Amino acid sequence: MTLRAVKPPHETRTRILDAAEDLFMQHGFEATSMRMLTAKAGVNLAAVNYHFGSKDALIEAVFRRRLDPMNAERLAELDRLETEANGKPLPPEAIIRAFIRTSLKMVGDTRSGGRTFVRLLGRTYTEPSKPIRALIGQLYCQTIERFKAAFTRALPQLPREELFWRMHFMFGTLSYTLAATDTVQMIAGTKPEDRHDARALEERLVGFLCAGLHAPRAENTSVKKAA
Amino acid sequence: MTLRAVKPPHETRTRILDAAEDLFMQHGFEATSMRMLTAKAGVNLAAVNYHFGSKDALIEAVFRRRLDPMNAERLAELDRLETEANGKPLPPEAIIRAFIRTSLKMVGDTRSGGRTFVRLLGRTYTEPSKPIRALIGQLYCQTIERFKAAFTRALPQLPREELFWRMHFMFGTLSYTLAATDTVQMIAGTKPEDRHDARALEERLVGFLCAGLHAPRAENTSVKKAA
DNA sequence: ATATCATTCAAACGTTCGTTTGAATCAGGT
DNA sequence: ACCTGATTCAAACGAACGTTTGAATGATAT
Repeated sequence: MTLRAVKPPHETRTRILDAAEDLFMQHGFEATSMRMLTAKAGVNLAAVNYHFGSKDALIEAVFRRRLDPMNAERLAELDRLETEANGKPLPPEAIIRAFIRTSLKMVGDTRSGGRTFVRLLGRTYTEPSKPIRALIGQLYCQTIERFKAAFTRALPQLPREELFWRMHFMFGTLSYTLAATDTVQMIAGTKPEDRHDARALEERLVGFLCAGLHAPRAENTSVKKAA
Repeated sequence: MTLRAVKPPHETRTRILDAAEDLFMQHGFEATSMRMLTAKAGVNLAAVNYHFGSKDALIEAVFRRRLDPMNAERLAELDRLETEANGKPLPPEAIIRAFIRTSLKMVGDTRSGGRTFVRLLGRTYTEPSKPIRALIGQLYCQTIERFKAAFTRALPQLPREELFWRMHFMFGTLSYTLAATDTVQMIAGTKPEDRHDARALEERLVGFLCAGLHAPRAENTSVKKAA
């Protein structure tokens, strides 16, 4: 009777999460209704409330599914680098790469939806909804603290306040780049296939971020001649 | 009978625009209902449709009210610099300042809502809704083209593709900084009063952006020792 | 004073939202 | 074969949404 073949144990949950990820990215949380969501997933309208409890709980599940492994990967990479360095501070570039590589790897993942997710994630950093911002903050704060510590050790001569601002700027650049919409593409004039090339994007980003992080201090921000 | 004193000609329109600006910033477009909006503005529920036609038209009016003068100011400043320079290309730092100063001036404007608006604007760059992105793109595209041209003239030796990416990164940093939420503040650990100081923020931003724009090219992005 | 026009108002419109319900269907253990 | 617990289903729930309506009110000009 049913259209589906043999049904794996968590088929329905997964189909809902995949559909939600895509629709949230395309239209946002509020503009995505349960009806279009369940229609796209090919499940009954009541399935979301049965499996997740509510729409809000579904939103949280969408982020946890990807973000928990992403954060674990970042922290593992940082651990690896630090044990390798044997107590010495890491080069700032290595810290930057440890953070952004996880995101950029997913930019290239068009098959299993990773690319969709990082675009959603990039947008959510500036999401107005209080509970959603709180969720993101909570999911990230441990990771941020670890990277803050690593940068502080790597750049002891940079005043903490200046460092925090520059970390803030770096997150902004990354988040905006991940969120990048078609509009932005048009403005920037980049070719579409370019954005799929995670390796090239990493080099562009690392170059920009490293230079920004190492910018000369304050008052006399003189204009250097371009390379 | 009415609570208000003598009523200036466009009082109601202005009250609606002010309330909309604030609520759109706090909760987003979809999550802001006509009922809470008109309640905050102290006007009748039907007033929005009477004065603006629809909720979507109101959104457009909110952006036009601030963005048109902002763009005009930016272009005027660029014109001024270019006539002053007498045909010579401008220093990139001056171009950057011409663009961001208009935004940052409004960050300090807590009284007449400019600060509220730039936060709203920062968020809207990554807004999922297609019509809203189209509106922003349309309102901005002339300005962007002029600044693209200025940067291209200022940095002729930088490949256009690389320049566009770096402009993209710079917009990201600015937009994220403007949108900055309490969550971000918490993460960055900056003191609240700091964000009101437009002058200090401009120096921080310009330092970061200039360095990023002048980053050494590609393949060998070696780690320089911090200043 | 009266006619005119713009604006405000309370009430209602039809639609869509997230969620709930209770019966139908399915798989696995005994 | 039958019971059991998990899952799916069609249908309905009340609430909130953006918008419309037509009468009441305000100010202005004749």
